[in-house]
This record gives sequence, C-alpha cells and structure tokens, in this order.
Amino acid sequence: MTRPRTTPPPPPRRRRTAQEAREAILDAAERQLVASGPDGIRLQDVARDVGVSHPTVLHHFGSREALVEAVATRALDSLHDDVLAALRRAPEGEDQVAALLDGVSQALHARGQGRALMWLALAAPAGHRDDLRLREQAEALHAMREARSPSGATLEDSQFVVILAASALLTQSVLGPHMLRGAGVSGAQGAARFRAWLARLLLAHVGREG
Amino acid sequence: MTRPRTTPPPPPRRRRTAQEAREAILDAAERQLVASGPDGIRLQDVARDVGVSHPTVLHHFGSREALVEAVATRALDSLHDDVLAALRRAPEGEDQVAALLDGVSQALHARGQGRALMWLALAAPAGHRDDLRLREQAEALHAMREARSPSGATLEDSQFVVILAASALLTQSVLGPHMLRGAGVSGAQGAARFRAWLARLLLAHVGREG
DNA sequence: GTAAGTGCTGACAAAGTTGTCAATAGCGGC
DNA sequence: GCCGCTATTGACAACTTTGTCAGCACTTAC
Repeated sequence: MTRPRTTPPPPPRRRRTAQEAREAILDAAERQLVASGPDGIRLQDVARDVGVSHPTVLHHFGSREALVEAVATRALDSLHDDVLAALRRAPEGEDQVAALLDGVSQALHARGQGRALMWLALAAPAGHRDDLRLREQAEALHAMREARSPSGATLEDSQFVVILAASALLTQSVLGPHMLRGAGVSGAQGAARFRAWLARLLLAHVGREG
Repeated sequence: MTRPRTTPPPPPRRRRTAQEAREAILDAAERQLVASGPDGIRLQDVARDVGVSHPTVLHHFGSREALVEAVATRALDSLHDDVLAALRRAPEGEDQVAALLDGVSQALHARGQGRALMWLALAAPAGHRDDLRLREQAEALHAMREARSPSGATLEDSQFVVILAASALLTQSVLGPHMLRGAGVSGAQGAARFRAWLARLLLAHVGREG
C-alpha cells in the first residue's frame, strides 16, 4: 500500500490545430451562452467541457472578455445567416408567409440562437449590438407591396409588420411553450398552429391595406 | 503626525425596523435584477446600495438564494398587479384596445418589470415560474366575442390574439428602441405609434372574425 | 534525428463571492 | 434610567474565478 514516489502518468495530451481548438472552445462556450447567458460563461466549465485546462482557453482567446465577444459575434452572425437563408428559401406564392415564419422560427430555435440573442440583448451595455437587419426586410416588404398596389400602404406600416413578426417569433423561441401553456393552448403542435395563424393574420393585413 | 491609538469613531449606525430594512434591501436587489439579471445580484452591491454591510442582508434573508427568490416573487407579483390594474382601467368603447395596450406597456416599463420578467424567464430552471395569467385574458376576450357574435371565432383564435399582444409588448419593453431603430422607424413616438398600429390590427382581426 | 514553433499544462497569485460568528449598539418597554 | 431584544457590524473563513508563468510535449521542417 505504499504510494509510488513517482507521480501517476498524466493523461495523454491531445493536440489540436489552433483552428480546431478555437472552434471546440467556441462550441462549448456557446452552449453555456444559451444556457446561462454571457455572464454565466465560466472558463473552467468551458475548459472542462472541451477536455482541456482553463489556461488553454486563455491561451487561445487572451481573456474571458475576448472569448465572450467572440462567441457572441459568432452566434449572432450564425443566426443572421440562418435567417437570411430562411428568407431566401421561402417559396413564392400561396404559403410564402407561413413558410417564411417557419424558417425563421427554425433558425431561432437551432441551438438556442433565439435565447442567445435575448441574453445578449438584455446584457448588452446599451444597444451596442447589431440589429437583425430588420430594416432590409421592411424595405423589401414595402417594395413588394408598392409594386402590387402603389401608395397602398406606408413604409411605416411595413416596418411595423416586420417588427411584429420578429417580436412574435423571438418571444416564441424564448418562452413559447410557457406562453402557449399559460394561455391554455393545448396540443403538441400549438407553436406551429400559432405561426400559421400569424401568417394568415399578416397576410390579411397586407392584403387589406395594399 | 502620530496616528491616534484609538480607532476613529465608527459612522453612526442607523437602525430600521425589520420590515423597513427588508423593503429597502428588496428595492436595491430589484434594481440589480433589472440591470443584470438574477445571477447579477451581489450581496455586497445590494448592501452598499442600501447603506448597510452585507451580513445585514444575510441576516434578513438568510441566504443569497432566498433573497433572489424573494425579489423575483415580489417583482412578478407587482407586475401582475399592475397589468391587472391596467386591464381593469381600460375604458369601454372605441379606443379600448389601444388604451389597454398602452396600460400594459406602461406596467412593463415601470421600473423595468419587463426586463425582470425576461431575465427570470431565461434564467428559470425550466418554466418553473408562473405564467402571466394569459389564460384568463384569453377567456375574457373569447367570452366578449361570443357575446357579440356566437361561434364567430374559436377559443384558440382568442388565445393567439392574447399571445401575440403579450409577445409584442414584452419584446417592446426589452428591446423596443433597438428594434424600432433597427427597422428604420424614425421619430420619438415610434413606440406609441407601433402600439396604436397594433391596436388597429388586432381590432380589425377581431372585428373581421367575430 | 533534431531543432523550432506552439498547443498545452500544473502551480500559483490576486481578487471577489457567500457565509459564519461574536460583539456592539440602537430602540422600546418597564 | 435600566434592561432585553435584535438590527447591525467587522473580522475571518472557505470557495470560486480570472489571469500569469515557466516548462512540458506534440508536430513539422530540415
């Protein structure tokens, strides 16, 4: 039962490329961002999750703050790309609006990007974060309506439509099940039915006012 | 230049009733809750803000966790009361919906209650927090519509209307200015115009479908 | 093979956090 | 005026977290 004088052999050391290591660390940090917000990101937890020691994280990012900045930027960029892709993917025609809402909703749910956005919005020093390019969407919608029926609706009306849709989808991605249950909506497909209902509502409004 | 042997007289000690102390501490903790979320509440900061030492806070609440629980409960209850009051205050008639939205919006902005709600929703272990009694509102709305035009709309339609309104107002209270600016809405009264626009939209929908 | 570059690590330091405890002091009741 | 209750406090302990640093070890170039 004598303890050997020599220290036990250290676990094998895995060596990644700097690129791979950064990605793995960002993945772990993003999981924490979604779960506990930017202030909940702990170097030690991130390191343990990746399977490295915490100085390694500092080695790759310099400081905790830089890591948070990097993961926030990556998450928002990724969300932005996904949303743009969803908008582009939306088919012309009948169910365009519904498909569009579904696509954006999926982007917001993917890996909790909606939660990440909300966390960052709450924790941001003061609107220091980028917008979600709502302006482009509003202008695109307005152009479409103008083409169909000139002067049928103001630009602001289109801006409000976009804001309302974004608000509904974002809120759904953060506390959707909670709200649906809380309002008494039953059934598993409540969220999908809500989106379809919202699509009809927006379509009716746009159709009514131009 | 000799330093006197006796320690300088300690600052006068103010003694509140336990009631008063708890209130003052909860006020300070609530400010921190709104600003930095439940995880951002620091005993030392709260204590400094109130003008006491941090063991005093522990004396009154037992633990940090109990303090967070107390402040969260108080904030949500207060918000709930304010919202109910706003709903009751809404006049019958023409601008009922607009006044209602304005009232709820004000309740959400008062001392950052909307932010507090969102922080708590994000940080909550798993929907462990109470709903905002959306169900009651949905049922009240449905009853009103039934009385006006029986079987004109499903209950779920009313539930969705309430969810949509709540989503829009809550999102506005958290990142309203950000979204309005981001969408290109100009002018200082953008938020108010958005609410008025939303009121018209909802009214049109309800009028259309019963 | 061996030398250079660097991903990675353990050990340590510094600062901040919650919580404990014995002692102090303000306030009301007698 | 005295006493008991308790709000309040400074000092201290235990823990966590970020950050530093010197050195180790894996990969690549030569």
